[in-house]
Amino acid sequence: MVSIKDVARHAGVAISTVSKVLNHYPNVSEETKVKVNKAVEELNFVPNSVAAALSSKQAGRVALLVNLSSKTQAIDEINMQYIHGAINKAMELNLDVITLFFSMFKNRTAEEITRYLQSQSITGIIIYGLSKENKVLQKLISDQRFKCVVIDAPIVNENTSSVWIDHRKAQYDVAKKTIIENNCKRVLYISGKKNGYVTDERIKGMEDLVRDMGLTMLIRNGDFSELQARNITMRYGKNKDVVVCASDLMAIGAMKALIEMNIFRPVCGFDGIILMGYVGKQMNTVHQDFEGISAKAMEELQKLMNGDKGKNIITPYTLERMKYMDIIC
Amino acid sequence: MVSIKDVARHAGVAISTVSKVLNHYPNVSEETKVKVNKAVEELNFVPNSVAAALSSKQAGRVALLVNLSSKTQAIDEINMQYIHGAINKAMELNLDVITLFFSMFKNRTAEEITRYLQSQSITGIIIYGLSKENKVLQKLISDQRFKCVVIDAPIVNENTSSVWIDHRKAQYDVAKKTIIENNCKRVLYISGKKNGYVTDERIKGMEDLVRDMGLTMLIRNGDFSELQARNITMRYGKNKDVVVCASDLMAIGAMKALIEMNIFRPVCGFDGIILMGYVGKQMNTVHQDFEGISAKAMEELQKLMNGDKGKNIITPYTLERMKYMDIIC
DNA sequence: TTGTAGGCGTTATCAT
DNA sequence: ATGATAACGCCTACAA
Repeated sequence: MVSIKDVARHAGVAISTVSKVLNHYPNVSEETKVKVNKAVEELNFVPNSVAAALSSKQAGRVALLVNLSSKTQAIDEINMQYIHGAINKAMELNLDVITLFFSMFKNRTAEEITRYLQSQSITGIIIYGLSKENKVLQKLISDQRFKCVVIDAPIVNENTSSVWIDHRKAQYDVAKKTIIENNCKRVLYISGKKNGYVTDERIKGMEDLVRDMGLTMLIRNGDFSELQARNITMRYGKNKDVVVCASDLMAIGAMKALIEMNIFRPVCGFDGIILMGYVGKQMNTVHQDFEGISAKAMEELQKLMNGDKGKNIITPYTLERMKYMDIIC
Repeated sequence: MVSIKDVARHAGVAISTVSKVLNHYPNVSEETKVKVNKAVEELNFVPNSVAAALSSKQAGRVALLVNLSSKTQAIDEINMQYIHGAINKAMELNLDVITLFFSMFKNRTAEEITRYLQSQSITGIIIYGLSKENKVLQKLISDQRFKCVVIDAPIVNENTSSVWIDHRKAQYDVAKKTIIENNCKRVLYISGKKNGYVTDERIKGMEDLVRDMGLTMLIRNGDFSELQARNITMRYGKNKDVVVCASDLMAIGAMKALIEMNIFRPVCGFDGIILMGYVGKQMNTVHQDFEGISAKAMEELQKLMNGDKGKNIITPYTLERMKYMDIIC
């Protein structure tokens, strides 16, 4: 394997000079820059990132913490896009990434996780799917031993940024659109996981809408479960004009129930997953660019690792109408 | 961060002694083992894997090469399970893992990829979704610079193992079951991607079956595309008794077509993805344990990295009948 | 059985 | 502007 030493020799300069050129340090003459770069080219030198990580504490490797809930493989689509977006961006930014799952840290304390991450020379982490109940990861964040970006949770401190869409407004918008299109008054709202950060925001959005439009609303907790949404719809759907769901999966459950009950009610979902296409009906939903969000998070993490302060970042969303033929390709 | 040096000091021994204990070297007295382990406990020492990787070439980091085809997000489920299975097992085996996507290496030569992997101190790779056309990765494998495990491709050499189910037999079995249950004679077989390793095996399985049962068969290339399967079914389905598909996704396309044509034909798929449940019909399919396969691959990779020779590994499969209520949970 | 010392490929701090 | 040289944390002959 060709190392920086070989490059130095080949270019006729010192190792440290090569390093300076590679890392764009100031105080290097144009002439030696050219020499070094030429040597790099000729030898096909690629710096060893492991050595770099060991040597400099600030090089910084990144860990992705993904919450894979085994029950709903359907949303693997979302996690996959998160991972893909993050890793691609990381490669672009020259950051090393390892992917980890929540399940690996079951029954571990924040300290144990911290030590593990440190043993991997991790300095920055991105957390996907954090729930309010996960005290361990919350502690990890508040300890601030790592630079941290959290997706879909309102946690910001000196070393922590949050990235998410405006769920309150998005829920408001998609429900409003559906309700106006179908001229509804009585809303059945099937919310997400209890005490979820996102769940609460979306409920607020619905409350805003109910107030603004003078609607009535029944809220039931669907726990992001298709089955629960189905049962709730079976039970309450008949006397409502519209079923608004906090996720596409639940929207599918609701729609299946309505079909079985043989009544029509407009349904809207949230997330814009491809799976929606397979239910065979049209539905309004909020489309999130998961890859883009994740890439954005990686950019933000790099900024944090370069000394920026944590901040709250809101990304855009769009309303979509998905149907079978949009998907098939 | 507590290092091996601290442990050595705390235990009153030399650094190298600690290292020997940690790596289970022979010729260490029981007494010092206890001393060292006690120190490790008390200091909560976790060895730094980055330093270990840099120091010893044989520690070995692993790269996962995942083929994410943007068209069929539906099968993210499969890739996610692959990744999850591999990373979990790697953690268990104390191997470091990085995840990479085919797309990152577009327009790169095998040499460039090799250099990149070496720059990451990668010594072993697992490849998911390799196609016959991917000459670059094939060269990477045949160069044998890395220990390598390939999923679903028949490539074995000194440093390369392959892991897959017996696709030929699986295709035979699932089709036979469906055909017997429905007493069919004329088969429409919608195959997968042309020149795919797996595709060819499955076609052989169908040919075996046709011979054994005295059937007639029309084979059409569906390219793993739901839309193509749909079109093929529209065109040829009417005059056949059964539609056998080389993937669940295509089975869904075929079934949607049949529903639209308002005729009934039994359909069977392949893979056992959860998505099957959403189509609202029952279907026979081959269930693969993707997590298990991937974990197996990681184990095999470790063996290769420890000096074993490459070999061909066949993993089990099961036949399943999936329907809506099986999935919803 | 235990300890010493050199090396893995970089980065960073000094001199020069 | 450039070059020695000491870390970084660990592994591993080799010496004791």
